[in-house]
Amino acid sequence: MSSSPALAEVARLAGVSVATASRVLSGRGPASAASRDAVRRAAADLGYVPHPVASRLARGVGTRLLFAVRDRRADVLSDPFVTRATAAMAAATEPAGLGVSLRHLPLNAAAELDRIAADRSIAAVVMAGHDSLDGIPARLRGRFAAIGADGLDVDSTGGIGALLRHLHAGGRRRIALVGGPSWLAAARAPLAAYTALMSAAGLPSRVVAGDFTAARGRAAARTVLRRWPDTDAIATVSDATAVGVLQTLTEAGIRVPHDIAVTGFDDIPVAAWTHPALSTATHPVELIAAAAAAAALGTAPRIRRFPSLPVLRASA
Amino acid sequence: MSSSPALAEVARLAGVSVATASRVLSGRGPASAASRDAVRRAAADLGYVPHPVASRLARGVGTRLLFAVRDRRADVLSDPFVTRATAAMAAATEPAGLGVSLRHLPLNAAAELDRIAADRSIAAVVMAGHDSLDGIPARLRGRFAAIGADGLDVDSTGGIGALLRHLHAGGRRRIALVGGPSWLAAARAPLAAYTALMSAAGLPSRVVAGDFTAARGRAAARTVLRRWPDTDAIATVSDATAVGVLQTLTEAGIRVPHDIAVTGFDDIPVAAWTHPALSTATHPVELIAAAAAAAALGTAPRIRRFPSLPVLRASA
DNA sequence: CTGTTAGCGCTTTCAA
DNA sequence: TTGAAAGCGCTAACAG
Repeated sequence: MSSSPALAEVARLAGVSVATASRVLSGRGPASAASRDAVRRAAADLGYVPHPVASRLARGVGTRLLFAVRDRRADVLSDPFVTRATAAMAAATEPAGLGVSLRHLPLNAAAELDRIAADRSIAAVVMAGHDSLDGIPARLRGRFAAIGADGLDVDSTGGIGALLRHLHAGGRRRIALVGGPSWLAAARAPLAAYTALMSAAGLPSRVVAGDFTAARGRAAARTVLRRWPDTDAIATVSDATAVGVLQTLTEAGIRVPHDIAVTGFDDIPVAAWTHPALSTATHPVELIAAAAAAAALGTAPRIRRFPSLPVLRASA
Repeated sequence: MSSSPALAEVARLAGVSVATASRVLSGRGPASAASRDAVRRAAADLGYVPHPVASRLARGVGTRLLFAVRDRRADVLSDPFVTRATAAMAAATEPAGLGVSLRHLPLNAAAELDRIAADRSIAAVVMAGHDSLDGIPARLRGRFAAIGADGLDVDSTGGIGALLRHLHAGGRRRIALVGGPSWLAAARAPLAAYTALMSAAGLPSRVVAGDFTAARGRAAARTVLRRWPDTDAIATVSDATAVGVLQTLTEAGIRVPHDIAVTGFDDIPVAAWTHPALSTATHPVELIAAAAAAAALGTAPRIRRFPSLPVLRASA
């Protein structure tokens, strides 16, 4: 009484076998219009709610989507991008009866990837911070997607390019870049865009490595000021990094954007609230996450590239 | 070959029945030291990885934890508190083979709660924004927890109290409060703390309703300035709201904290980056979320109260 | 303490 | 197009 009716009850009421009921309700396999109707009606009358767990066990496909974030630090799991993406996937996969699991992976995690591939409760894996897709276990083939690689990414070249051109148009000529971590292949694209644009404009390249954190941004800003004191703009590939840069500059009595312009990347909520408000590039993180989940689960085309559009506020 | 061995293989290699192997590996039920060893060894030799889905189907317990957020607006799912809590639960439940699903519930959602209770893939439900726990379907009994009610909450009375006392000690005497939404029972505690403290100090109460968003904070600040122009402090129950207040005050040329002090609540990352940096109360959101998940899943005591400690920065 | 026997609820050959 | 039957991998009485 208290638990909802099983497929068998629906089949009985509809006067068909469970096999037929299953075909109708799951939509795979043939079914006559007559039995289709009967089953649908019976299911509705009984208030039938399917049991995704039983279904997925029978099909051998796992009940959760794993979001595996590769990073040097374990606390990357509280990074705003990660939490937003996790929540977006948890909302996107909810209707399918799936859940999302979140896990940190160190830079070298071949063994853990093997364990993941062996875990039959995992339907698919979405990865972030991964680059060489060669190390992926064969058993994961066809059921993973990698954000920032694998054709599923933001047009960072375009976004950084637009920001740099904006700085140039504003008269900035000594533009430094705080890039991404060197171990991350996805960090190469913005860097390449920067060096290409700088050399095309006949300007010097001034690059410091970052890691998407505010702390690293503060350190990077100090490095820039020390090595190239005449810098008049600092571009970054992360809003958190840009916030760190802003803090260091402000503490040093440097006016932003008057003395040095600063740009971020991602447009996280905080970007609108810094002082001065951050000029950055906006990315549809929720859409990207949902697309990654769909791609990993095989319910959507794998290749998608998302726009990176500049949003100009006060800092540049 | 490619898929990992099942329990039957382990049992065979260990020379016991699957039942015994199950008892040993799942830890429920008796087992002699001898068979314990044999099974453990066999499992290790074979590289056995348990199949949580099969296990949970057999036990009839569902494979995902649903985080149901009640709010007037559907985009509450991208609220920083929600995304942080979701990610924390997704990380906390990962080792158990569970996933997290995220879902928005409108204020009046009795029917949806019934559907949720009927969904056998849902192991347990963690709710936020719910207050009257009376409307909870009986089938959910014993497998849900409510953040902000149900004894699982932050000591908001203590946190708000500490901030108000700090304002008072700093000489503020005309303190306004931007509270929580009136439909939320959990918003009553901070409000009660405020009115109690104000009347005890012989000060007037100045309350405006908020809703945890920055937009509402901006509007609330305008209301305060209009109704009580001599206000010298604005306390809030949300950092986002406080940011909105800060924006309005700054735009109006009012100096913070010189003319009006401002306090937030929650200590989200942005609190440290506003201008001036926000004095607020810090809450262990990740711990709270993990505790809620554990409570809902029945793996921990239900009643827990978390500290709300003031963190004083520049805004008050 | 252990093995046997039924399932959990759904899917999927295979014959008809 | 349909039904019977055999699982998916594990758990839980129930005897012994």
